[in-house]
Amino acid sequence: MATLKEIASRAGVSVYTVSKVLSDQTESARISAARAEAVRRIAQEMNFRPNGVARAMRQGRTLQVGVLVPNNPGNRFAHPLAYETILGINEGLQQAGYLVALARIDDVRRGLEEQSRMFKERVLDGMIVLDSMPADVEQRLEEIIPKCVWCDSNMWREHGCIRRDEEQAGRLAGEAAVSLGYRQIAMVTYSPEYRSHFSASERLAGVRAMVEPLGRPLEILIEPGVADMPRRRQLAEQLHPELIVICHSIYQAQALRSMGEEVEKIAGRDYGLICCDDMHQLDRLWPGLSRVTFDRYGMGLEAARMMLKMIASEKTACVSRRLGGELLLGTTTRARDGSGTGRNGAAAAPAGE
Amino acid sequence: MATLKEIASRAGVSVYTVSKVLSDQTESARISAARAEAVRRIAQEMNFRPNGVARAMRQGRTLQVGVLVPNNPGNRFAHPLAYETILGINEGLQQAGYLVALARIDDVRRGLEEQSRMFKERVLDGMIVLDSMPADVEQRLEEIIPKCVWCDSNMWREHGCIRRDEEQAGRLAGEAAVSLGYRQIAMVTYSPEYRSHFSASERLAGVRAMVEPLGRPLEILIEPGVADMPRRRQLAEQLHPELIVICHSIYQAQALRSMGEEVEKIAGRDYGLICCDDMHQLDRLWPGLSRVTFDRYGMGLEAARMMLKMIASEKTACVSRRLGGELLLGTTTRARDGSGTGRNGAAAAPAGE
DNA sequence: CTGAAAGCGCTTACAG
DNA sequence: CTGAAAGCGCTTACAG
Repeated sequence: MATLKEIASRAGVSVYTVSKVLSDQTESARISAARAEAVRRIAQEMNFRPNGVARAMRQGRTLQVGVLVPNNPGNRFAHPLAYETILGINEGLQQAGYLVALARIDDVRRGLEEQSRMFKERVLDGMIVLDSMPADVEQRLEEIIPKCVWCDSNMWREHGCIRRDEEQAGRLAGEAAVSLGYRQIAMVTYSPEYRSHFSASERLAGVRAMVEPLGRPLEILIEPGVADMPRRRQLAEQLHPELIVICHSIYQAQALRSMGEEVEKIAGRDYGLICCDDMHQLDRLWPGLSRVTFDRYGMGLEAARMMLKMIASEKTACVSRRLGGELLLGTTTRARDGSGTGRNGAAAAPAGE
Repeated sequence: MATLKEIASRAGVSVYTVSKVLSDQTESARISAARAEAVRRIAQEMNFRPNGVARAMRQGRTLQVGVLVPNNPGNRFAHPLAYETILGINEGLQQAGYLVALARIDDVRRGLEEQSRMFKERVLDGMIVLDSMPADVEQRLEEIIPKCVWCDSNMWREHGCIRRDEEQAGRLAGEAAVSLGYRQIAMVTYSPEYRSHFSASERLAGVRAMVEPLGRPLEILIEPGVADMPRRRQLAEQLHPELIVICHSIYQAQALRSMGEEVEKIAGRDYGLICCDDMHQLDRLWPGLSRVTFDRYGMGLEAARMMLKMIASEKTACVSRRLGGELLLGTTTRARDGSGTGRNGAAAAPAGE
């Protein structure tokens, strides 16, 4: 636990000199090369590592940014998609010298302050909020934390927000369903009371916009609960080759695939399946899934950049952004007779940025 | 940005009094209730939140713990299993008032210090290392960080380590494969040069221990690369109803499932599939997968507790732990004729702690 | 019961 | 070229 003071006394110089040398300001402080070298050697010998806390205190900034993820009480569910974003955020911040501190909070059962020291004390330069929080929590956050970036959140305004273009995702999936020539189109999503995240309504709206103007009805299917065997089976029995199911999320796509398998139905052969969302490594785990791609890691990286600009007070650089994806047709969809569309014929251009 | 000093001057008391009141030490400091109340009111009005950095500096502890996860250079892969553990760690530490700071490091291309401020400065009370690091990195970490807990890591010694009993996982899967009566048993794992994580050799050893003493050969299959279509197809073609494939990880189980589907084979009906590993929410996404369960969130929670004890210097309480799982038979395996085992007949007792 | 003051380990304006 | 000293915002031993 060496300190500048100890190094200074060993080297026979002042604390000032040590500080300047170790922070590479020898020229501006015009410290002789010989002295600088001696100081560096001693610091090295003493295995010196600066006390980040003292530095933060002096400089009035912590070089720490929080990442807030939501949690349902007592739920151990680890949302793998959130993790992709977190890693992107981490990459962008870590290389800029920032530490990323994680916090996971319950809905509103308890005050923020009781849940994490992040809210009780001042320890952050800013916070990236992932996913949506109840409106009153969002407001409280802005009072407590100096700079907030809203990532994949319901919060949307001119500055400081970044999200996927979810309506585009819905449109791309809906358009593909139509142009592949399926006679019947359904969508699996959450029941209305669980559609609080903006992606639920936007993806649905995007799908509707492509399907309904053509006079095709869109049937809405709700994912049955894990233990609701009768409804799971019933849903699986409905699947047939002229039906394409558009899944809101990859969770629902995976769940539907499993339900289908239980009655020996395979996506692509026995029904069409396309997903509005994407997950990294799907190219390894389920390469055949037709889907609208999205790079969540990249979104995290962008959120980190936005945070850094916000900390640097470059407000104009923090204009909110909406990120696009593109259609990827795999083996879970097939062109139907008379669709006039080849296997990958419905591929659309990536959305603009 | 109120400070104790400002509150003190407004309240007409000393900084000492404010500090004692706001840290709930009014009795020991014998501060009158009226004064205490006045101070609290003013602090509230000024929206006071203590400066965590100043507090940390004064107390000589940061109340921050790092979590280190490995990364392959340039790889965006978000390891969902690691995230489960991270959330468990976070739960245990957050409620004890600690902040969890994430760091992700490359192999050894660059020094630790260049990769995260966590290593360059002193900002942590301890670190939980997730997964395995190269041996020289592990050694360096112990020099740099005051207290380390090794979670799911190759590092194994009497104190400060926590991991799954991977050999037990292999044994449970192997035992099930045998007792279900499959005539042929294979295992999908990584090629030998990628078996550096201890789970690779331990799961394999566990499977072998149950299969080979019975005179049953264990065929080793290597997961083909994502783009290696011929080998993927070849592997899929080999699948048949008398063969059970034991998958090392859920990634390989998912990949195999997809390969099988491409040739219209369904696990359970057209081949047996059992996995040595588990993932949260598989009950929703793939409830039918036969597997050896494991609660990674719980492992993270335990790692957090171990860290807290280590910080409190309760060394005896930090004895290393090996956590068990149990067999769960779903629909991807079926009892073969003459196995003498019912559908769920091979269920084993949970392993000890 | 309460307060003035030291000190945690840095950085930097100021003075030689 | 270099150093003594102030100060960031807390906590707490010491003195009334």
